Amino acid sequence: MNDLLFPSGSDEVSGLYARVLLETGIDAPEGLTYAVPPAMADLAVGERVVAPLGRGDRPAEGHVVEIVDSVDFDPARIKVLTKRVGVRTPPGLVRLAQWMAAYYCCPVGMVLGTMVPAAVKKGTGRVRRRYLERALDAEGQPIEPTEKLTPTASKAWEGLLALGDGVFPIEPRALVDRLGLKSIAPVNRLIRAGLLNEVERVTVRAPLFDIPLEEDVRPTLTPDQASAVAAVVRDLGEFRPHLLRGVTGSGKTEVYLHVLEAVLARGGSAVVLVPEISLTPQTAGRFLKRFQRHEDVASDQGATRRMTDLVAVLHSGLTASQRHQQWTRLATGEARIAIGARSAIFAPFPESAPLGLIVVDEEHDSSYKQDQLPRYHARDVALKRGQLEGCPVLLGSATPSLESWHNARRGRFGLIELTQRVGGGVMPRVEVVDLAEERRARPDLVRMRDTLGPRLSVAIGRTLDEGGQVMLLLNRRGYAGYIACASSSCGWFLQCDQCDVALVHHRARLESPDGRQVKFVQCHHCLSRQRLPSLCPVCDRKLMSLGFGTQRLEEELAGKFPQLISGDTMLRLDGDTMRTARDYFHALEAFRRGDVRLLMGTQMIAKGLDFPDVRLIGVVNADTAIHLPDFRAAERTFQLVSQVAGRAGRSASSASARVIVQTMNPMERAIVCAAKHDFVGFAERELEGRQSAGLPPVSRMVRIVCRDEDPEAAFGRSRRIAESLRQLNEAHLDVRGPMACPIGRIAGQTRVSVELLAPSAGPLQRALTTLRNLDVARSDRHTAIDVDPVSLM
DNA sequence: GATCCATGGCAG
DNA sequence: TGCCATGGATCT
Repeated sequence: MNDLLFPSGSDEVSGLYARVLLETGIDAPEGLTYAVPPAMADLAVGERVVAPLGRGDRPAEGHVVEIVDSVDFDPARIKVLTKRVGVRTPPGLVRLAQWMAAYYCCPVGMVLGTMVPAAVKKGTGRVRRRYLERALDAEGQPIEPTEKLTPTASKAWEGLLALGDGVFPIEPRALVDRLGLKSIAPVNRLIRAGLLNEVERVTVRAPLFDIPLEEDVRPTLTPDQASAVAAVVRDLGEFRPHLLRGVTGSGKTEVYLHVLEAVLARGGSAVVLVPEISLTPQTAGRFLKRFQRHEDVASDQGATRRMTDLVAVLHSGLTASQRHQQWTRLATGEARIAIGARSAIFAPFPESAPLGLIVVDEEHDSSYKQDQLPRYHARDVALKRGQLEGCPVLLGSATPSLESWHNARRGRFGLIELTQRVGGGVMPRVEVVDLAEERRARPDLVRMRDTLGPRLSVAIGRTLDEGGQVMLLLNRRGYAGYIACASSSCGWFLQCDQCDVALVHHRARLESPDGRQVKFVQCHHCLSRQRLPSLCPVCDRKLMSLGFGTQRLEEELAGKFPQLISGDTMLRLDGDTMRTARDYFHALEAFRRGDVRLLMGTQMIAKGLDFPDVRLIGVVNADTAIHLPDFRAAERTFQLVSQVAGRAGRSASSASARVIVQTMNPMERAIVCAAKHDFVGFAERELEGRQSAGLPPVSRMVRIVCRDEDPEAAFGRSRRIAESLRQLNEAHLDVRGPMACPIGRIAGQTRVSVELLAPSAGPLQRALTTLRNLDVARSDRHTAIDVDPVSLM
């Protein structure tokens, strides 16, 4: 209508201004003010727009966060918005972005930018369809012709009235056919006369993706599960965090499913977060199947019965158009449950189906923390979103993070525990094998270069002979840990020339002209590769490979067990063999079918996978993470060993499954407790240690890392930051550093860190805000501000 | 984050 | 003098 009253070219202005947060690094929390052109007078908060920026008025995309009718900025300098693009971000998400920007110390526009998937912004797969509707006047009555129509248009109009209002909306071509017209001209005339409106219906086309629908067995809930469900359902409609600690196999997923049903019954929507790697087609299929609905749909052919499902899946294996489609299904309310990894916490829901629950499965998983800007933690963002939108947040894990455990113990989270496995399964007995002791006792059986001790070797052989399946965990990629000179007096070892780390020895085919097997080394931090030198460059002696990775384990297994054929009956799952999500899904499917007898790999194999026929689980080296200079090293080790051990004996048929953990540190608490399935014992002792060291979760931490090619510049910047922090004189603020990072140089950049600790988040937030206002510490190329850091390397 | 612009080192 | 690399300010 506006277009008709104010034809294009009019100088009229809307008198409205929009505050826009551009998706660039501009750190202006209030946004920039732009004039709203008349054609966009109905612009709403949350819409994405294109605005002219800078001298060349280059187009920049951003979100509208406020509509105002006056400006506090030189009106002469205000520019006019170019156009609107894409979809509208719900107000709840805009508020969430504002909180994230303040909390994680990064530009708001950038946060809003990451909330909308790139495929949605680009509109991949979008198809526009034009439909026609009868134009309505201000009172909502159909408009009648006021001027004389041409004969053909008049005839078309009468035919149209005869068809009745039931035909609308209709595509122009279809209308031409229904009216029996020879051309589209009369219809166009009716449009120009203002009798018909063109409306655009936008849909997203995408290839179907093949998610197998699991047989939906709806088990009766155990009393524990039922009370867990009741505890969360009781709180629906208000913000309340719950920690669900359930041992592996205790049926946490069934609890989620039941609470989700209650949420849907109340007309709400929900988010289910899972670690990226564990969102397999099987997991997704279980949710899809449970929430599939038969719907009666009105269509041109009359009422038809159509299957729809209320679940939208968001994971890295989707194509751009599929992701766009899934996202759109959520935004329109067609789907009401979003299941996906980290970024699914930003799933949009319409007002008609408000967010009613957030589930964070495997809440301890470190993949919930984004290691690039904005450095958010999806679990913590979930808690904030739950608070803003007033719904329960259910955090589930067999081995909760100490952060969540601490919160549960303090009464800030409700604590729900499932201590029994469903179906009477028992927790597997875990055998801890002292590798050093084994080597001393049976030197005849163990060659030093072997990674498998006699106990594990024998168990593998026996399990394979008996037709059982084996899973082996070795948390290191590549062939060997590092390359060193064989001479004990030399001490040379191969280092990356850009990073202060040993290069990891990989054995693979490089694209050499002859296609031969060429040995190469790769840096796991800057990904640079170089050929393996044949002799020590210092003393010309032979080189040896120390430490072992998954590649070498594969070689050893193939040598010891001829029945295992790499890539056929034995599969290696690590970052090198699993390039895409599809590779990974195929590998798991082959193992599930039983074609693969032995599955080995990095922690990829430990994540929430459930294979009933696994008789033996081996942790080849439980110590890979234990001595890292990171205060969470023990916690990680405990989680990893527990998660792997929990894979065993999950069904009655595999009650005899064995778990063997090889370690050089059999007395280490993380390993002892994991072997006894004693989370509480581990967590309590670990918390005591954190308490006395003043470390998270008893305190809160912010870490500021300065990077620079020039080491002095990195240290200088860090020193200035540390000094300004100390000058703040903020009580209870503990400033540590500057200190070199554990990996002091990556990709040629020296890295220096300053750590900030405080008993609560308050002083840290105040300190960061002051620093930000003083312009001492802003996230840029040289400075990374990490709030609640997960990795300290 | 991208861009413009002032600054300054330096080859010629 | 002219060239380019670098840092800083600015973006409505």
